[in-house]
Amino acid sequence: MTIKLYNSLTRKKEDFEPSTPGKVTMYVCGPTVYALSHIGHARSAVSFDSIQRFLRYRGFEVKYARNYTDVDDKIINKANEEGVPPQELAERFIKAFDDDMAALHVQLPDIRPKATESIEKIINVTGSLIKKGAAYEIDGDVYYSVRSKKDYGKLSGKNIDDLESGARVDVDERKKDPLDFALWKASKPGEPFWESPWGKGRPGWHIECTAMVMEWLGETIDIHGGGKDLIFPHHENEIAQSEAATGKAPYVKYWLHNGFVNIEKEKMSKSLGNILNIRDALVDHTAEAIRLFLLSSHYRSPIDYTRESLRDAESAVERFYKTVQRVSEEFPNVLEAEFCHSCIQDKLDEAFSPMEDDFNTAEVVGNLFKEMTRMNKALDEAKATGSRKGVWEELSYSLGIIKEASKFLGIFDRTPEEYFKDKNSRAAVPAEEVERLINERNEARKNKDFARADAIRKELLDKGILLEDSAKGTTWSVKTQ
RNA sequence: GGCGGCGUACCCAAGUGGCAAGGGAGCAGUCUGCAAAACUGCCAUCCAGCGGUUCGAAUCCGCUCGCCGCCUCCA
Repeated sequence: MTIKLYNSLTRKKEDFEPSTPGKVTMYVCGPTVYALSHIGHARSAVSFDSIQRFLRYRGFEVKYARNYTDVDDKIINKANEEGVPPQELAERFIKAFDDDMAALHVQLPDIRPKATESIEKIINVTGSLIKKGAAYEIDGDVYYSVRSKKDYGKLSGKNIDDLESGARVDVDERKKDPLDFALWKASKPGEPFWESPWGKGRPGWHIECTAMVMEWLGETIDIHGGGKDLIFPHHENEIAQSEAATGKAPYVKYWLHNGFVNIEKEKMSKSLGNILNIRDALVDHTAEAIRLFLLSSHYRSPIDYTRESLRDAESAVERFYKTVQRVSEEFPNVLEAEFCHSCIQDKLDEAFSPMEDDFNTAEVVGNLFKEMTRMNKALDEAKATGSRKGVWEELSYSLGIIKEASKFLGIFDRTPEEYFKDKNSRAAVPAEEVERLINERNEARKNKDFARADAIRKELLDKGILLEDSAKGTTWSVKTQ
């Protein structure tokens, strides 16, 4: 089956045919490292993580790069505020970003270039653009001339004249055209700088991605991803300067852009003060619930982060682990056995086919939940009839499908013990205290003092802890809220 | 103003020409000291509205209404 994907450049769904059959070069815009990463960064990272995982799952040899923008005005400003060197600040937030990504089970890209490590390439590309007449130098700044490229605007569907009538661009009299953008900026005193043919300076924003792509992946690549907001001006400019520099088009064969995460129907923004950092989200929710929430809608759609949506996701994750728990109690050897891959090839193809249609993770998730219902039904049936005939295979097949899907979705890949330990670590009451109260309550139950027993249960429930009695004893868990 | 997108049950969300996936909530049943949890079952003759194309449309086309994003170095 051919993979189809929506290409922002053509605004159409296209068959995916990498320029070298079987091999994929893929670049995704990473964070500017001057603050903690938020849930929007998580969405981009998780979306492209599942995409690159799926391409590998389908047998492509993938070379995947995601950069860190570690030199930028915002970094410099923040560093000055804190009185630390910009590079030190950047390194700190690179570490924080890596930690957040690891927590979300985002695989490490093959290559993680930093802008500051490609300065030489940036200078070379900038120089060649000047030589070709596509860029010009003024007082140590170098600008790209948008009028020099006749198809400027092809990604965002804009044309230069329309943009200028919008007139929201900085008016810099020195520039030939208000839309011309900086490739190289002369450094001001106290700013980090590198020596260049145009004096001491530092790179502009857009040029770094071009340089890193060329340095690590090649002059043209198969897939380039990022948030929707990057379409203009960032990716538009990247195309212009890259194609002008190499004379090769298209610079990127397939452009993929993920949608935004809103918070309670509002755009996340500094001014609204509703930025949700990844690590704050992880205080209340398991990484798996966050990941499921992100993968439960299509990567290009906007999604709304609310308390309810995360609670729903957490309940759904729990449904999976409860089902596995049930299987392990009633048919323990199913979990240990290796499932028969070839027996379920058809089922796998069917369950995963939505991924081939522009990476529709949401539909695959739906298919996995069908498997869970199937397993529970089989278990019920076995219990009711006393016959275990065929049940083992049924369970093994369903679990096999989920296990395979977890390879590219990055969810449902733990044991129930690991999941519940993770979830219960959020308890508001120390575990020893809970255990003590459970014992006290069981004493009361033994003495038929149900009033006392119920009072203890109520007390814990008010603190978000749920007690469940079963034949094997009383267990507790953090209530999903 | 220019460009792009969206509108599917109580909520979230797939489906883009052939009888409307899935999750959450709700209700019922099983279970239980009572519960809770879990599981099972039920839950849109209908896809913002109006026209059109078609044997057949939530899916294609046109118009209307409503919402959102980008055009500010915000993923």
